[in-house]
Amino acid sequence: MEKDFFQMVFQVVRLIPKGRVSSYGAIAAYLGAKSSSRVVGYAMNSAHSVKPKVPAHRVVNRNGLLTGKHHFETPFKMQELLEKENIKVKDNQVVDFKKLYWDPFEELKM
DNA sequence: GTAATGACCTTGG
DNA sequence: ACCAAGGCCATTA
Repeated sequence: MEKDFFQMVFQVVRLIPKGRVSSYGAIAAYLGAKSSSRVVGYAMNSAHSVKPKVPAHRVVNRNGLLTGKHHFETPFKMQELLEKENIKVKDNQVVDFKKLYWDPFEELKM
């Protein structure tokens, strides 16, 4: 049961460049449902069920904290993946998050 | 169909 | 500045 909302979220997340991270609120806001930030995270929950693996590890919360690492196959996988992307992770937190922050409005604009 | 939960964010005290 | 509670939207039970 694929929902357009999910697909849209996956689309945006897949558009995230390598070595960059984004936040749920940003994606939700880009989709026009800033209040549905929770639904965005929910979509990530189904991300592992999607055909193209969605880089959910590039999606973190507003604080740059890897809140959803627990939902990964392995909590360390997410951190490892982030480090693989040249992203420094410190204590489940993205270093220079604001610098690595990828804003859909900036890149995707409208 | 109703109730409860959730990888969050915003606002109030 | 810090701590606490509410709200929103969709999914699942």
